[in-house]
Amino acid sequence: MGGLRVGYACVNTQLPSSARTLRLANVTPERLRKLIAANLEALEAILGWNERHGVEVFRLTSNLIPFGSHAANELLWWEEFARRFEEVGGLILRAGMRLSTHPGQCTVLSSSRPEVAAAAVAELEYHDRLLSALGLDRSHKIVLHVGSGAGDPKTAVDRFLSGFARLSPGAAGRLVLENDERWPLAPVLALAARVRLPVVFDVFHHRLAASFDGLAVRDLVLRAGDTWHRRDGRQEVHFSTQAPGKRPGAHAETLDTSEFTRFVDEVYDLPLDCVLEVKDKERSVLTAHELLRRRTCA
DNA sequence: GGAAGTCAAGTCTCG
DNA sequence: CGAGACTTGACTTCC
Repeated sequence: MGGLRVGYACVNTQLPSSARTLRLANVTPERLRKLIAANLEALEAILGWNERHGVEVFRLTSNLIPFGSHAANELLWWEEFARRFEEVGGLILRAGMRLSTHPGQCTVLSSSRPEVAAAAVAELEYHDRLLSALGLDRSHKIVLHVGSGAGDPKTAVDRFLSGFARLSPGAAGRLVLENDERWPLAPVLALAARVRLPVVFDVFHHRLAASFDGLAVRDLVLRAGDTWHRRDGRQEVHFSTQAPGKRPGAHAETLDTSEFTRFVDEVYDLPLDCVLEVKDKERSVLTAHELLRRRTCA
């Protein structure tokens, strides 16, 4: 069955944060335990809201486990909280939700600095452990940018490949690459083909750094779609628009319904999981749902 | 209580 | 050369 599913990233503006953390200087096992428990509680509430509102696509915050890939966190949190993870994961599976994560800008697998690449490997392993603790299979993805060195693509690709080779099968099996302003879709597809990774097409980043001149958005989505296989689950795409008056690349406050309608007109029949990257989060998802509902009726 | 400053990490752009 | 920006602010200090 085709059809577009729309979701959002990390934060529900009406509910408590699932990304509470503390300062490195203040880390103790007890404080970490308290925050992990609180973050899982908050995540469960957000997922409950999503379930009640028919939102099936969601991005987990990287900060669910404070210092999840840092030596300062010595907890075996995936064991200590195994029951809670199972409960929350059960909700996700019951509701047919699709989760992904998106490590931050400090996760640079292609860095020329060995310690940075090593930290990136650790971060990706943490994300895999998190999704696995929830009982989610490899269709629940970790979405990563290629990283540094777009000016010198050849060596950057080599560094990326050697970083990728250091990942566990679990983390490698979840990895997905996303085009951005430095790495347009064409070079990302070329790199992804070498390691057989799926590719997330980000419409906004594509507008800022276009490749494949002349191809319609639908064609680009289809090209990215060729990289997704059955075991990877539904193809993920990202949608956002330029914040008016802000620097190029700044994400808009809310969904631009006319641009989104144009996007939907091109891809509504494809089986896509679309993450909206807008500041008002779940509210724009409801707007998108309404828009899609009317479209179906019309 | 509220405002301002600071926080694990990288990299690039702009002023 | 420092600040700001990036998928997501949240914590701590100071008044």
